[in-house]
Amino acid sequence: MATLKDLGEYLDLSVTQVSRALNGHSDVNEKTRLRVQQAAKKLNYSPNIAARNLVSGRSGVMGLVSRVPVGEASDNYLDVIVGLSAQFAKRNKQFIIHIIDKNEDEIEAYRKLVNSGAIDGFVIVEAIINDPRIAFLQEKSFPFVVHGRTPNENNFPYFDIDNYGVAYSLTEHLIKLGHKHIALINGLEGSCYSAARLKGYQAALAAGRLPFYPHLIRSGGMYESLGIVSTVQLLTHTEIKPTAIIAGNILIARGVYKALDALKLDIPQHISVVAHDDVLPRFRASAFYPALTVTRSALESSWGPLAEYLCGTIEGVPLKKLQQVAPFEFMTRASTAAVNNIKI
Amino acid sequence: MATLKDLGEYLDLSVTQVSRALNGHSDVNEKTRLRVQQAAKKLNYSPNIAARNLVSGRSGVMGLVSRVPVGEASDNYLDVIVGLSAQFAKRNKQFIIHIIDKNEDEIEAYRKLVNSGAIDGFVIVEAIINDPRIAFLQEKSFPFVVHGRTPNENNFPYFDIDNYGVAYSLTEHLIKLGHKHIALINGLEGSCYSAARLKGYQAALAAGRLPFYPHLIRSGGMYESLGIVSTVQLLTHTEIKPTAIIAGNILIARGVYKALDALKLDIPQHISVVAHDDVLPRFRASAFYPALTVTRSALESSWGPLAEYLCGTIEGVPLKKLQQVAPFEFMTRASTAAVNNIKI
DNA sequence: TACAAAATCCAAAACGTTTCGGATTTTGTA
DNA sequence: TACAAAATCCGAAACGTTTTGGATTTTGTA
Repeated sequence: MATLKDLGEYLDLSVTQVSRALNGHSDVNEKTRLRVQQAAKKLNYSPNIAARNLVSGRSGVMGLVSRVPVGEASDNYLDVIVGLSAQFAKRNKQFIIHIIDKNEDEIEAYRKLVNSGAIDGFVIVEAIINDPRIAFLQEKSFPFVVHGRTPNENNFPYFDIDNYGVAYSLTEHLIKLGHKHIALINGLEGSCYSAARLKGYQAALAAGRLPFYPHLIRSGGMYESLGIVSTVQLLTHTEIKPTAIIAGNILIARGVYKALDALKLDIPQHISVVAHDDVLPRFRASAFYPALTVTRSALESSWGPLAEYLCGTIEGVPLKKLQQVAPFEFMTRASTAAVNNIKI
Repeated sequence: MATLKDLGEYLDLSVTQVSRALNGHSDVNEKTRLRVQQAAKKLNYSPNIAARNLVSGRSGVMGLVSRVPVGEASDNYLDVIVGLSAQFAKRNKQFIIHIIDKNEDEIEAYRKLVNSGAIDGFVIVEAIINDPRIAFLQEKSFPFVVHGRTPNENNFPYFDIDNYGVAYSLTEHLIKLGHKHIALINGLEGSCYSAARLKGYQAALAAGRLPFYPHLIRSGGMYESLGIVSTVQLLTHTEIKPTAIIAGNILIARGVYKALDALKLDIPQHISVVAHDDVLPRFRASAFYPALTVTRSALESSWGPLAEYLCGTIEGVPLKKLQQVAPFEFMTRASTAAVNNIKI
């Protein structure tokens, strides 16, 4: 493996100049730079990462800490890993996942990794309210980026979608169709995005001068099973039955469809259904009949910004450039209709 | 972050001795070693990995190269990643996955990674006959370990299960029950394990003095869909209909069960079914009715040896200690019966 | 006690890169 | 041409570790 020294000897240049030429510094003659670049290619030079890391004091490794994903939770976990991995690779960073045991303390795992110096920064997914991971890393002033954001001040890099807007739009859409009992099958209680969606939902209700029924809110892991269970529960409630259901994602929506089918209720004649579509490759909204009305925002498009922002943080890019709330589209399709008064 | 130099000054020792004390060299007084270790803990010392890598000439990173997993293929891919990641973490190695694009050349990706010096060794999964990855890495004499092994000479580290034996046992079991038309729904053609299983199947047929019907062999990605399609095809063949089916794994078996149900054929009254069970956490053999007769060998138990063997290769452990063919269990359950003569 | 052997220690070099501070050369201007 | 400014270059230090080759101290034996 050729080194800078080899190149220097070959070109009769100092190691310094070779290094600076390759790294695009300004104080090197363009002709020289060209010669160096050609020589580098010819001698198949590739910088020694360990040496570079040693002087930079960084490791070039980005990490994601998570527990072993089990059951339904693992369904889209792979997409996260693959997506982030590809994006970091593009930026010449390594990306590792650190799996922690069931009964291992999460913060302790972060502490170890931070102390080891093996990792330059973390990606935090599934942020929760008052997230201890964020608190810990902020206290250590260690670089990280968050997928999502908190209801509090967010003085850290993040990429998020407009969850408030998503819920507001879906609710508003249903209200305009005359629905007064609108159920929300939300994500895990305590998660930031669920909180944001609940707020959006409540705001739309308030704007439509509709009362808020806590009973119409369901929460849990965003999987098919939650959709099934919640739908059945909502529709067996004796007093307030929803005439419309907002599903937190496509998996939940699938559960809702299955349950409604089992309950012999038609969409949208008996019940309207809407959802948010993360455009998960393996769970397509197009598979729904009747076609599902959704807000749409591809989860896949978050990996690029997340990687970018984390690298940016480490390189000292100002915070304002490392925060983004991505928009969403509204796709009106066939799963919603004006409310009717069929007793169900 | 404390360095060796800090420790040396604190203890009034040379950097050399501190290093040797911590690394367990013999020429350091036990009392000194103790002092050093205590000081290291007290000053929260943790070795700088970049510096260590620089002098060792290694990166401490193990890699897995793969294409973006799509569709059914992604189902157990996560288990591979998580399993290997955890095992390497246990050995203080980093583990990264390198995702390559649809139209990117695989060997070229390996070449780049090898040249970059960013990676110490590779894990190769899904080995195929005359695998170009193995050929490339062997030619470069670059460390790697293979999940599986080839039909040729295997002068490299590997961990495999006894695929020949699996197929032989399953086939023999069915032959003993009087079956003469035994179908094999195998993995991808060209893959090493499929080839081994085919050989085991044929050997058992030969031992039972039964003819080999190529029509009874099906191949493909080992997913439910293959099981469904193959079963229907096998049973709509006009001449030779199998009275028993060997499914390559649990997913295929699930497809077989579904297809047989759809075809209104009973297990084992009309058809016997056996399978190999990799003990995938999300696809349990216990979910089958009637209970499925299987050979069993947990895929999960391969990640440890694979990580161990790859680390061993790099450290120069002799090859004999880096090769293993794991055994399997035979579990006779309710999905097999003596052949009968019901015309189907 | 004397001397060899064993035990314990250390200074310096090496890994390959980046960067600091300054040196040298070229260019521009009067 | 003379001199300042700009452009281009370089030596040396630094990052933190391991290892080499030898120095020093302690122990064992006669």
